[in-house]
Amino acid sequence: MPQSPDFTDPRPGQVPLLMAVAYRTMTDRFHARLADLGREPLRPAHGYTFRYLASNQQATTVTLAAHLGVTKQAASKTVAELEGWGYLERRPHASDKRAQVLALTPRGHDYLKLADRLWAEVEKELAEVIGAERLAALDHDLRAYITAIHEDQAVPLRPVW
Amino acid sequence: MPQSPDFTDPRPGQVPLLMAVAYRTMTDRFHARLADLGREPLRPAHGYTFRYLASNQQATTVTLAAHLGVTKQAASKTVAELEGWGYLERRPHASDKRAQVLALTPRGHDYLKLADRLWAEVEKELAEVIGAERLAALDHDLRAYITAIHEDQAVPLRPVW
DNA sequence: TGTTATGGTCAACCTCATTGACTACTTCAC
DNA sequence: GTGAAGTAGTCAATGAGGTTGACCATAACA
Repeated sequence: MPQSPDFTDPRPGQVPLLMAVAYRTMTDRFHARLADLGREPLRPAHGYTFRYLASNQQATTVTLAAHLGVTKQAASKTVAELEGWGYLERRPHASDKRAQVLALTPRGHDYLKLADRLWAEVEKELAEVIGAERLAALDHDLRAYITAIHEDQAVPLRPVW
Repeated sequence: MPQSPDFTDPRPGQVPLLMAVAYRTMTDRFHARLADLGREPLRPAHGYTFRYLASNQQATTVTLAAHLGVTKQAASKTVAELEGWGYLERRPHASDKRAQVLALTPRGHDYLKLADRLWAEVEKELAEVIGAERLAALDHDLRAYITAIHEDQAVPLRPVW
């Protein structure tokens, strides 16, 4: 049974740790909800793939790899996996015979809608603890920090561990 | 080059993603500082190990494993690695001939002090963007959420990906 | 029209975790 | 006491999820 970090420690520099723990807590809540519904345990990387494909009609394995911040080989494995599970399909590219356009299947779109709902529920739990105003402030502050540090640049999507 | 998630998306449920990206951003800043100082690229798990040993004079591999939320085999590898780098040492346990008490070396204590300083610097960058008041609110809110969800229970230390 | 760049795949490997089996020692019930 | 069950730690095999490198087919360009 894992023990807790010392949350009464007044040392500065605790916020990064708190953020990691809070994020892990939220993903656990999300996956618990998925499991309650009897769904496969798809991970955040899958969700980001779905979201990218939904908002990008011309997605290919290479552009997905860039979006996820992994190599095209790694992205290719993810694509093959999700295709095998029926969440996405590959279509021939209109003008480039090498390329394949990636598209969500109806099942993929359904999953995305479900995921949106579940994440919103998890966020709501947070709002119930800290209040809606503080949640809005949190949303605003995190965006401000991320854009301030990265400016116009690309943002890595995955935590480093 | 990874692309950014759409930070203008008003959909609810974005806070978990923002948290993941913010945490990743902060760890990147931390590691950049470490690299500037020419230090080995120790990962968060190493830092949590140091912190645990510093606050726990009777730590063993098994209790460390519980703290980190991994198997004892995984903890054992981490211990061997950190011992090889001279950050910690194993001492015989006073009353249990099977067990080894883990303790930081002076080099380990030095690293911990350095890490504290660097994390505080990273946190300060966040404070410079959102202000000291908002940082304090963030600290407070994250703690409130974590303790509300986990109550007295153990908290998993690592993000799931 | 040849040279260079790009989309995608295959294969080998690395890191960091896992499960399972095992030894040595400890603890507990009787 | 002593035998049974539990615990600290290690070794070995395996798996998930990434990497690098080599390669083919097609595109883009000088």
